[in-house]
Amino acid sequence: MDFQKIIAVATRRGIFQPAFDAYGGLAGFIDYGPVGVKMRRRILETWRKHYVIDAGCLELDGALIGPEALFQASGHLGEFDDALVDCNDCNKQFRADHLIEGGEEMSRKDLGMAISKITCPSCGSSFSEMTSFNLMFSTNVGAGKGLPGYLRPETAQSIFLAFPWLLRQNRGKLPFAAAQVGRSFRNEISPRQGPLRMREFTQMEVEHFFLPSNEPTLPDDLRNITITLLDASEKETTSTIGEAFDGGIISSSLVACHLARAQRFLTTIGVSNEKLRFRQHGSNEMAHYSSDCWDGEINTSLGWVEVVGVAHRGDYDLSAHGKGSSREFRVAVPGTEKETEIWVPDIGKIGREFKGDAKIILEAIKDTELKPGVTVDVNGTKVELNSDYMVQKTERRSEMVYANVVEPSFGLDRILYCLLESSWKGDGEREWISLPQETSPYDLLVAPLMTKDGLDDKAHEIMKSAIDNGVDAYYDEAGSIGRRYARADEIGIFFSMTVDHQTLEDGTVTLRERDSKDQSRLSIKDALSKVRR
RNA sequence: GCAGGCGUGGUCUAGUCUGGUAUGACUAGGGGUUUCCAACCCCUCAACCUGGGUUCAAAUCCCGGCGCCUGCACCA
Repeated sequence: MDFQKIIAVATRRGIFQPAFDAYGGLAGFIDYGPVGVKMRRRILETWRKHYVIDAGCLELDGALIGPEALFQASGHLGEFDDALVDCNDCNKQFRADHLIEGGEEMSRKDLGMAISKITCPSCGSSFSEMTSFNLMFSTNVGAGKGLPGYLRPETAQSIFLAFPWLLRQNRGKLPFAAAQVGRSFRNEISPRQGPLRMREFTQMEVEHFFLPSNEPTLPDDLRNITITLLDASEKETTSTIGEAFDGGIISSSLVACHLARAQRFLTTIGVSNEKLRFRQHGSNEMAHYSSDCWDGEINTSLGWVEVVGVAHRGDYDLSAHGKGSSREFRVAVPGTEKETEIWVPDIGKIGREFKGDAKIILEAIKDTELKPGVTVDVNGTKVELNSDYMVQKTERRSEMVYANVVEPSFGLDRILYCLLESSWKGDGEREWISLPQETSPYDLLVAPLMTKDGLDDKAHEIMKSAIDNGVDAYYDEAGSIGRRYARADEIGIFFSMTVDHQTLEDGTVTLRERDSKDQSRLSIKDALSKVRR
């Protein structure tokens, strides 16, 4: 199964196609069709079941466009706005800060000066003017010039910003996790390979917040999950998560926990174990915010494709927003409440005594640790404040810290593509997508053996009762029965129900199972309850 | 963004060198026949990526754009 073939099937069977095709297409954007939407929805439902229902994540649906200040704080605007230069002769393009030693720390102006003094390492010619490129799409919010805004480049920031709010929803308790499914946008320089590298894509992300002093442990039901790990030293091991954690291959229990969950989720939707591995980033590959990162990768005809990243982001994001915004993003560490005696100024007394100078005095002692006997300089004269001018108070304070976060981040579009490829089966006679019932786009194909003798009427009747019973069924009466099975197989429908003459006599139907082609005869009721997910 | 290759019905493709109103198959739709794994027969829908140029005439030759593939760069 190769890339071209998957693309052809996707177009033919209504899974996805390039967007804006009628106008020549636009690289990095695709449309999902009737079957693709259903497949995506089923993958999503399973993900929600694993993360929102089972793992108890608080779900968020954040806004897509954000203000400049947000991305200033998150680092997306400043640090990842790359300065690019082109060689005037050979047209090769370089990142300016990579050409100059220490370029990462230089200002744009200095970088430009430095670049003008050097020549192309490839051919020795001079460089063009420096241009900047940011991977975020920008827009304007509001009328006229408006305010600068950006489409979010990752769903994560919505969760980080909502952290104080979500923490209150969790009644102030850590650890907790938040989940979000939504679109993100990156103006990729060179999007390729259809759904694998897009400018608009869907992420399914979890941010699991915890205090470093109280990191969630690896629960027993996750310990026994088998996983293949390729660590930073390129050593590959297949073992249980418990063994890998105990053996020190995974250093964080929460990272281990999320590797296990990712493994369990991906195999549930139909990715085979042999095609799945988790690869640890080396230190040079690691993003600046991350202290440990594992990519879940699926082996395809295009090589290993990253479909999920599990990253330990430390407190990078929360502290960035804590500093960048006016809000408190820290939490009080339970059990660290301390009583301290502090002195606070008696403002009334100081005001009465010093009149106009009171303002200068209060300004001077603001933000300092107040003690009886401090001296303040008031227009050149030293004034000593004794205990008459202050009162002693008992203050209770906890230690304030930023929560740490472990983030599993899934790419839905990539998962769908890899799933199509990895579950593609062929035996020389027919080709089919061997999706598990969980992610098959329909629960059931309903087909009358032929469209006469009332078989089609009966089939319609069964179709209606299927829908009434919550079975998502697809009706097909066109062509030979074999042709209809083939059509159903190609989009991975798990069961096919055929209505024949015996159905009219005794109310039974044949139920065919996609992978084995085995048929059994059941009552309509039994058949429907069997195919319901 | 650079370099190379490519762009013909829904899909796969012939035709492009050598300019003359587009081939075939599959799929899909209608009809017939048959009825449990893409059977058969008849019919139908449906395409030269786009804009310009050369020419009496362009799918074909030339130039630009867009898209796809491969390599390089990029991918937080």
